[in-house]
Formats: sequence, C-alpha cells, structure tokens
Amino acid sequence: MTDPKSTDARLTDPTSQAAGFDRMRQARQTEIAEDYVELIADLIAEEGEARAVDLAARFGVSHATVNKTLARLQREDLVQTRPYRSIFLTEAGAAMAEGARRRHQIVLEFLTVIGVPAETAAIDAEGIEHHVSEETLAVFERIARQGL
Amino acid sequence: MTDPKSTDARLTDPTSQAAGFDRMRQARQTEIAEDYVELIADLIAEEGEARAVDLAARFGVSHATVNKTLARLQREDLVQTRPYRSIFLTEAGAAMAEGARRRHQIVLEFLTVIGVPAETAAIDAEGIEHHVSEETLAVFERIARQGL
DNA sequence: TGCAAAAGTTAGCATAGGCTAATAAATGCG
DNA sequence: CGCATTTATTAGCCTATGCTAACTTTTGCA
Ligand SMILES: [Mn+2]
Ligand SMILES: [Mn+2]
Ligand SMILES: [Mn+2]
Ligand SMILES: [Mn+2]
Repeated sequence: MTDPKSTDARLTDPTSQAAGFDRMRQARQTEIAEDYVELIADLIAEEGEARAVDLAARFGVSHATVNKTLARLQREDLVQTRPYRSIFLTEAGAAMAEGARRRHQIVLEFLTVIGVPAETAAIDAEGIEHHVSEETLAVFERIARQGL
Repeated sequence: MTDPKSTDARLTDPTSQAAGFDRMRQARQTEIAEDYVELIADLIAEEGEARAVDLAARFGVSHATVNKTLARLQREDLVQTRPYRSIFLTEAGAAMAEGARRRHQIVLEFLTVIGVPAETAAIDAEGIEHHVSEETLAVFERIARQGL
C-alpha cells in the first residue's frame, strides 16, 4: 500500500462534492418532464397535435409507458389530457417547453460549431442539455455565435 | 390554428430521434454505477479505503441508500463487499472507474478552458460526463489541450 | 476493559419509469 | 354502415433509487 498522503489530490471536500451529485439527482427528476413537454410542443407546432402514439414512437418506449408518464405530468400541471383526445400543454408546461427548446438548441449548435458531427451532436445534446447550468449555457451560446 | 406545414422544421424523423433518447436512458442506467466506482477508486487512492459512510457524505444520500446501491453493484460484479469491512472494486469495477475518471477529467478541463468558472464547471461536469460520446469527448480533449 | 459512539445492516415504505397483456374506444375505409 | 385497424386505458409486474426507523456490530477511548 502506498502512503495515502502522497497521492495527487483528486478529492474535493465532501460538502461541495455533494453539490454536483445533488444537481445530478435534480436533473434526473426533471429531464423526462423536459423532453416530454419539448416534444409535445414540437409535435403541436409541426403536426397540429400531439398524440401518445407519436410520443411513444419518438421516445422509443411503449405507449403504456407514455400514458403513465403523461398522468404524472398532468398531476404536476404540465400537461392537460382528456381520454381519447390529443395532448395539450398547460401554461407551466409551455414555459418549461420553451426553456427546454432554447437550451437544447444552444447545446446542439455549440457542439456542432466546435466540430462534433451532426448526428453525434444530436444524440449527445439530448442528454447534455439537462445538465448545463445557465452559466455554462451562456459560455456555450457565446461560442456558438462567435464560432470556436 | 396555423397551418401545420408552414412551421419551421424542428423535428427529425422518429427513428433517429429515438436514438438520442435511447442513449439517455442507457446513461440513466449507468451514471450512478460510474459515480460510485469512480468515487470508491478515489477514496481508496487518497484515504486508503472506502467506507459506506464516506460515500454517503460525498453523495449526499443516506447510508442505507448507499448500502442498497452497493448490493446492486456487487450483483453486477463491480464491487466486492463483506459485512462490516471496507469496499473494494473488482477488475471490472476498476476498469469502469478508470474510464469514468478519464471522461470526468476531460469534461472538467474542457469546461474550464472555454471559460466556465471552476465551481460551476465542477458541478456541471458531474452530470455532463455521462452523456458525452467518445466522438464528442475527442473534440473536448483537443480543445482542452490546445486551448479554446 | 467496558461501554458509548460510530458504522453497517435490514425491513418497510414511496415514487418513477420500464414492460406485457387485456380491454375499450375511436377512426376510417370497403 | 359495419367491421378492422389504430389508438388509448388500465392492471399487474419488475427494477432502481430514495427515505426513516430499528437493530447489530465494531471501534476507540476514559
Ligand atoms: Mn433531452
Ligand atoms: Mn431536448
Ligand atoms: Mn457524475
Ligand atoms: Mn464523475
């Protein structure tokens, strides 16, 4: 065993390290909601309405799963559904969708500008977008505009 | 209602869009495992051993939660635990830790180099690291080395 | 050395997000 | 128009991740 004190300091203090993990757990809680409202907004804008079957196809999950998640989002006042009718966003849902769309767009453009191939950028942006603070997003946005 | 056809095309085809969401769901499944093995490796390197109580403090969750997650990681042959003894990584766990550490490091340096303040970079890197493909990581690494 | 504090374990509970399968409603076409 | 296809709902099951509370084991110090 090597002397514990002689290794290079990789660990920060426990409390501030916990901040990063805390943010990650928060993101886990909101990322699915964000993707749902964003996709619902896009479907309404482009197709005229959002149906569970389209969400299922685009998310790549079963329609039963979509249904259950929509029930949760309705409980949280993000969407409004009625049996056998198409899906609508509440004001809160529309606001969240707008924020998600903006973040998604900036992350995607940023990745593309720094040289990530389009298809990879699209895939990675889908995950990264939920973990970018406003501060980091501002840096991304500046680079996306000005070029690398 | 506006004409659906007249809006700007924001949607890609359902199948390729599903790829991004699929990657995100995979990341959800592995991100906690990655953070655990990475932190266990760091604790062993710096403190000489990893104990559940330290993991709990650093992750900011209860020690009971840590215990349950460790049981899962043991089932998946990533860690080796014995009652009331400290925690060890298996070969597979050590390999995963090494990969996670590398990705984490590159993402953190990248964010710092492009101008994100250190504390924010540390927090955001904790989440972003799990959603960056090797292709994107290569771009990050080049920029982290060469400067912006 | 004995005992209190620290650490670990276990049980029980909750929520979220997956699935399949069975059922029901709506739609649309021959 | 009626019936087949499409779409939606619901139930039941599973795993993962969180919690608190009760209990046990270890450890370290007075
Ligand atoms: Mn996303
Ligand atoms: Mn998105
Ligand atoms: Mn992480
Ligand atoms: Mn990490």
